[in-house]
Amino acid sequence: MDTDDGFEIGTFLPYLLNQAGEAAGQEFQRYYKDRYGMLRSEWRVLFHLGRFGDLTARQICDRARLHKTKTSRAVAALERRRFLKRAVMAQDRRQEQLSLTAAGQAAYKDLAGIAAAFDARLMAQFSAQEQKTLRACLQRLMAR
Amino acid sequence: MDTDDGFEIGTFLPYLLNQAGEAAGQEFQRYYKDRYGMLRSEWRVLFHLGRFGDLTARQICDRARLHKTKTSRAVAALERRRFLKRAVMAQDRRQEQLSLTAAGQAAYKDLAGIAAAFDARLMAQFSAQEQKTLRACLQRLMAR
DNA sequence: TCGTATTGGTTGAAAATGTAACTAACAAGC
DNA sequence: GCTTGTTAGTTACATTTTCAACCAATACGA
Repeated sequence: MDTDDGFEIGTFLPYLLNQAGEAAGQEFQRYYKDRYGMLRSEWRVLFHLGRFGDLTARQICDRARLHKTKTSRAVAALERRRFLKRAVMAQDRRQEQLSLTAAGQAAYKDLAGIAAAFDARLMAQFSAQEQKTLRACLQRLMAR
Repeated sequence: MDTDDGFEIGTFLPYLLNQAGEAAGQEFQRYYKDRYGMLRSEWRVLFHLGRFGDLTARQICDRARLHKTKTSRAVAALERRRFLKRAVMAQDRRQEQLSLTAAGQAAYKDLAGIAAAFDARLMAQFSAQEQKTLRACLQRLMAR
């Protein structure tokens, strides 16, 4: 049929981004889900804490671009599994300093290694120039 | 803190893809959601039918990479809002030919126009070379 | 210092999603 | 014909997500 009105779905950027992201995400999810029974939001919280050290929930929301209810529930789940602990902050008792336990650190190290390998494998299909451009474009799109 | 173990979250491809996709998707969702109360899966079904003409649910699943339950529900919703109609196919009565009503066509035309403009606006921030590379990379990632 | 607004975070209910089980129609083998 | 397997699509139920309301601590202003 092809009602050609100049709109091509196969090149519509939000569609491409979602499909590509879903494909990559789905594949990687195998690791944190099967090994640790984590949700994506939990994995995100875990690796932000692992990578950047102790943070408050609010800081994680901002950095990981995660909604506060999602963060709250992810933190609760990780706490239940003894991957992190909370400490109320003296200077402002609304906030809590979140930090990984030894088990949390171990899970982070494990998953971060897998993630690095996975990333390398994904990127291997592109030339150095393509990789650079791809990352730069995606980062610019995120920044909006 | 920066426990530098070679894993850099800011460049992890699945993360970048998801964030960029979410940002772009969120922004565009305004149109189909606010104007027509559609979900993303409904918008996808609508535009596949608008762009490629009549299809069966299965064909939409394959082309739009949508799970069959999501498709089933999206079709039901679009039917309730009188955007599409079904016709059982004579040669195989399990299948139904889905086609847009006049109202469905109108919604598609409206949204397709907005989508094209949105896409152009998103892409305008990149050079021609970057655009080509970005699309090519995303398409290759989708193909996995 | 009292009232009001703001912020960090949690919770409950409603909406959406994923999974698996299901029905109905067809197809193939006997 | 009858049995078995497969495919198109729906439905029920559990899990997640979203949205709005909420609580408690702090900040601000009169």
